[in-house]
Amino acid sequence: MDATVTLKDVAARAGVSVGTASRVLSGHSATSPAARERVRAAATELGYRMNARAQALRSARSHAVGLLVSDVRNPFFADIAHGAEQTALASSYVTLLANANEDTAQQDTYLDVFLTQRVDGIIIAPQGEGRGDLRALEQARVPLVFVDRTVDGFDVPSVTADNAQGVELAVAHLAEQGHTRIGYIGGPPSVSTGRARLSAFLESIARHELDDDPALITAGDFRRASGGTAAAKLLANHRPPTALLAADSLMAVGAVAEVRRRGLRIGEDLALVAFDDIEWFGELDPPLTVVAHDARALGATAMRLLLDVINGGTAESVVLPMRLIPRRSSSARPTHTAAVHPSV
Amino acid sequence: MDATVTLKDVAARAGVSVGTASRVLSGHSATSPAARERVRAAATELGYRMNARAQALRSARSHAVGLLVSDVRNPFFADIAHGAEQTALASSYVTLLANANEDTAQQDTYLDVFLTQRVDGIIIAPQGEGRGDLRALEQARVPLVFVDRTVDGFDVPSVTADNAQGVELAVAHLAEQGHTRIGYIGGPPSVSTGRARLSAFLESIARHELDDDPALITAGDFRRASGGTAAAKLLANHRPPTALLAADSLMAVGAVAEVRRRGLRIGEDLALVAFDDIEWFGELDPPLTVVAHDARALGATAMRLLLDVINGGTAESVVLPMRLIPRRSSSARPTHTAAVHPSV
DNA sequence: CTGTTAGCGCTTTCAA
DNA sequence: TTGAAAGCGCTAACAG
Repeated sequence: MDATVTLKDVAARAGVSVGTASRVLSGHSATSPAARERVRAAATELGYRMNARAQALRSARSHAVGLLVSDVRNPFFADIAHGAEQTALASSYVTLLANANEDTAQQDTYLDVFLTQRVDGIIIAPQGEGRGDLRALEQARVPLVFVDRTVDGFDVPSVTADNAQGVELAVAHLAEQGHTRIGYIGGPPSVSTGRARLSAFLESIARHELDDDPALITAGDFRRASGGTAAAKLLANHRPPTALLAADSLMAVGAVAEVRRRGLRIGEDLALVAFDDIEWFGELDPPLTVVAHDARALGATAMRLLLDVINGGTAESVVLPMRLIPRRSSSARPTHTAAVHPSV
Repeated sequence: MDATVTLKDVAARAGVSVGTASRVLSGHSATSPAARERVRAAATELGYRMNARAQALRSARSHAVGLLVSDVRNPFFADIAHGAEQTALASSYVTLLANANEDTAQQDTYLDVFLTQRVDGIIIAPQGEGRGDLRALEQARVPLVFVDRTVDGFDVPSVTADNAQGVELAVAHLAEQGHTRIGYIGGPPSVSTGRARLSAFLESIARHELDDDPALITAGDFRRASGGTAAAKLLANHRPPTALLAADSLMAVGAVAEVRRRGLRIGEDLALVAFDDIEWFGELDPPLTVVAHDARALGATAMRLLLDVINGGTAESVVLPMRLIPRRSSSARPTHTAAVHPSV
């Protein structure tokens, strides 16, 4: 019952050597049924619990993986974490969850922690240019997988969403309803998803022959406040957009608040589509149309890749599809809008 | 640059013994300036990174703590986790974050993992009756702190919110506006906060001499769907409540959806107050009045207590105050309501 | 102030 | 199939 029961105690109680006890408990080598039974019994009676640290030290396998997300409080990353964690647990791996807080310095701090803790592998939603400790990881040859985001110049397996497809779905949806001036609220260029979605947007706009007025393009930082600022800027235009596309859920929330503050009704005066589906987006009034990826699947898949790499396999990058979930926020028609704020 | 640089390598390069190298790098004992400089130099040149597992094995101190929350995807717990994690990091402790998923079996699984990993201490938002591995923890004498919730019969320091005060604030607020029939959407009796809030509600109702009709009391499970079910039940009453009090944010969201589904307008036909402030509650339409606790402070305080206990101190339980944040959802007056659905 | 020497709890040869 | 023994990388006496 005491927590400090050691393998030696178990061996003594079972009347075998520590070697045998180890072999029985790890089940790797052959052991006699008699020994097996007595060791097992002794272990239970004593309430033996293996010391994972000693085992890791000796066997150079910690059975722990690090997961570094950009922001735990962002529901999208919480879902990724959940998916990854459950997958790891199923293979009896422990997940060390860390939060970079959208801050490159903290990202480096935690990568350092991971390395010091000698985790068996790392999953990261990276940010920045990939200087600093990200390079150290590569040199340390720790199994690494990128999730949601990537960093140029790193040959690392990744699990990402099909951003181009997602943007195209959104733009096509809006174009179908007659919108030609779509205001874009993008992410920071320092993050791969920010870049990918922007260039996809430009392509989609061209493909559908919509207005490519540069004044319709803004960029935020994937936080709520920046969505408000961007929306304000877009709506202040002398020819404001009739629809908004936000590259991230939190910025979409900020934009919704700003639009409302200006007395405009989303879904009626202005159409809005957001990236990332969040459980409660359907509860907003009006419910938000989104381009959704399955965050949990992103996390689970990333963990699966990582475990593959850890076990000596090779992992191929995976791109998961996105899908459009049309809800009321995008039901506004451009004509409608024009009538409401003719030239604001 | 290689990840497998060992202390021995550093010592060799610096021309000192491993003992001295260890002393310099851990900074615990006195060392000569000369040795210090050369060891430090050697460590940097070699890219030495301490092996935390070996250190933990030898010194019986892992510098890792376990944090077990009931549901990572609940923003409330995400905030707690964030607060705890940042506090731990400041004292250079690593946080192992685990997710019980509101499931007692998974709670036990992770407690087991924590014990096996030999963490220095554990923070948990517990559930259930405290059988199973929770008892094992006590016997293992691992420093333990409860956060948000407690379990009867455990003499463990805790950081909780002042539930009684919170409920009283909410009830007083609604009573002030003339409401006498408040429908209560409570949590599960298996969780301490569920029990505490319910009994506080009954007391507040009595204190303000409001209607104590038992049909006004319902219970959910702290998940969204149950809030909808509970609201449906309350509104189906032949004398429906004119105000709703939800003991948890997710259930509140469910209730909002259900109320809206029935064609009633929150803030006009029906007042609503919810527990737990969530960043986006202000963005719902109408914005939700809440009884808020500072989740981040809960987490940070819990971690502070835990670190105290780990360092041999004694920790006193802390009860943090709640505060009412009045917003539009609670502006409905009872007369108003009666007019809208006279006897539904 | 520093080198030497035992281990921490476990796995893994190597013989028997 | 098993015991004995040698470490994994580090810290903590103990002498000097």
